[in-house]
Amino acid sequence: MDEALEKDSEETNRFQAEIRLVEERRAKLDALRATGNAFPNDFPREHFSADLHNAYSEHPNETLEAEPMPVRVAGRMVLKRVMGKASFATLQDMGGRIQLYIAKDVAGDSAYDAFRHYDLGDILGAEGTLFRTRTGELSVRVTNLRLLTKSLRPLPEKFHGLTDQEQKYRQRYLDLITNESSRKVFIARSRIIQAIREFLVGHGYLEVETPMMHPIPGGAAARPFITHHNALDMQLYLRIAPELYLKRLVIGGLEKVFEINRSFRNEGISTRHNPEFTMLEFYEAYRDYAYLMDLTEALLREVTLKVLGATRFTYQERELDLAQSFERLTITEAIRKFHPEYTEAQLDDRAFLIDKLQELGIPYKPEDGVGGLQLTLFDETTEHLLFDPTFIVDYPAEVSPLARRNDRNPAITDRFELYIAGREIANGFSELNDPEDQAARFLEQARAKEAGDAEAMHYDADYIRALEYGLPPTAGEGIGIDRLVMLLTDSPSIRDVILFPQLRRED
RNA sequence: GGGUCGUUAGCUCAGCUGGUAGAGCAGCGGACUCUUAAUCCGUAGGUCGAGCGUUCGAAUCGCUCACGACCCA
Repeated sequence: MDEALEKDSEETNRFQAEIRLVEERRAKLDALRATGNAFPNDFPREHFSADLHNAYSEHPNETLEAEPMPVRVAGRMVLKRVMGKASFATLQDMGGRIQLYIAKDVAGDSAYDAFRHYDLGDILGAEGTLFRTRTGELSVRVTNLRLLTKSLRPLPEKFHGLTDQEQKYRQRYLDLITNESSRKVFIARSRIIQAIREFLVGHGYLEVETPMMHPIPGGAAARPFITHHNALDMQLYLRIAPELYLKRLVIGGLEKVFEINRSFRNEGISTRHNPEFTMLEFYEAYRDYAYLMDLTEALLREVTLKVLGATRFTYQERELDLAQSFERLTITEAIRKFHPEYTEAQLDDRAFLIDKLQELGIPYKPEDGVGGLQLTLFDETTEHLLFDPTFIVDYPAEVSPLARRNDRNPAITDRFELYIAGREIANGFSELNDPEDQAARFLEQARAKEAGDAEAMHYDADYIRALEYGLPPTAGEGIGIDRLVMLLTDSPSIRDVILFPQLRRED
């Protein structure tokens, strides 16, 4: 037996176990096919459950019965309580759930008998009038009930829902059907992105789309995915950042632009990293990094307020409040805040830093200067402790090849990173617009790449040519949307905020 | 890449120091005209992630592998 055949037969075996349950439902579908169109599409839904609950929350049953309100609802049947001559079912639609009351003497004998054989998971359309049950639950007294889509596979357990993490990720639709908390996370994600758009558009920014397939990967230090275009017979890279294209647009006179979309990095997968992730980048001419820090605080406050209704929230049982202004510390100030045993002089001493890193067993690049070593020490000892929002400023030029040098100290750049809950959320800087300095820094990167640094940047001659036309003084920033969503939805893993996270293939 | 934990019915989970596999939900049959995870009676459902080993005997012990979760790099 060849390998493919063997795999197919294993596949078949795997499904055979389920066939017993599926075949009962398939028989019902066959019966439907025999009597007419089993997959009708002629039931326009007129009411969402959430709208009905909102509109009639104050109406007692007497009012509802006095002036019958006809409704048409549709959704997936997630609960079913059958009795002899009157039953209840719960339909779930995008906004929530609504109860149906199906009484034999109202719906009719044949509709009632058909309903008895509907399965959990079936998609139903119901017509009827609103009323309130004895326990006060708003319900639809069904006059007409139709099966719109037969569900052939049994749903996860109705009470516990789907809990197996792997299955939640691989079959996200089941997670969304059965777990309201999961549904809420992705609704919040959509609202967060919407609120960011509204903020930036409100501030006069133009939303743009730049290529995701790059002939030269640039704008970040990361390993790219490589692909190939057949007609052009050309190697292309999935973008690791949109930065260099967005700055080309500022050169072109689009002075305030932003893009929210995917970037791709061919690196490890963890609770904080997915190979494809969503980033916001925005650029504004005639502004600097200090302006960006203020803007970032305003943006995060407004988005959080819009989505959560407050600036205060908890992340993994610790309270955060974005209303207060964010602390701003240099790298060494931040290290000393959490490790007061180090003196300022020690942290400026290359030999001391190397000793410390070795003592702590932290890998470092021996060719790094003081700035690079400080940053390595910071990453390993301090970053994860920055729970309250904190801007870290004064990044060394050697690790910031696209950022403008500081006027007083050319070894550092006008750059910041924002940390919240121990994670990097944003990275922004005054842009390097000196084409000769940029060319020199690309050369340095290219040399590092040659020396074996897989994350070092390429020399991008096309970008240098663009810079030579003149990039106005500009400030630019990237915000990791997935990490922001994690923060605002109290999610511990990036996989909980990405609908279909990357997983190993299923064999 | 390293460590820890997990994988048992469609789903949620029991199964102790090795002795022929169990519950609830879902399903199927029956009763029931205001239920809320409806209830009650009956019934069917398994290559215990895969492979190798130890043993008279393995879901259980050992090794390898696959997949996942968490922590670390």
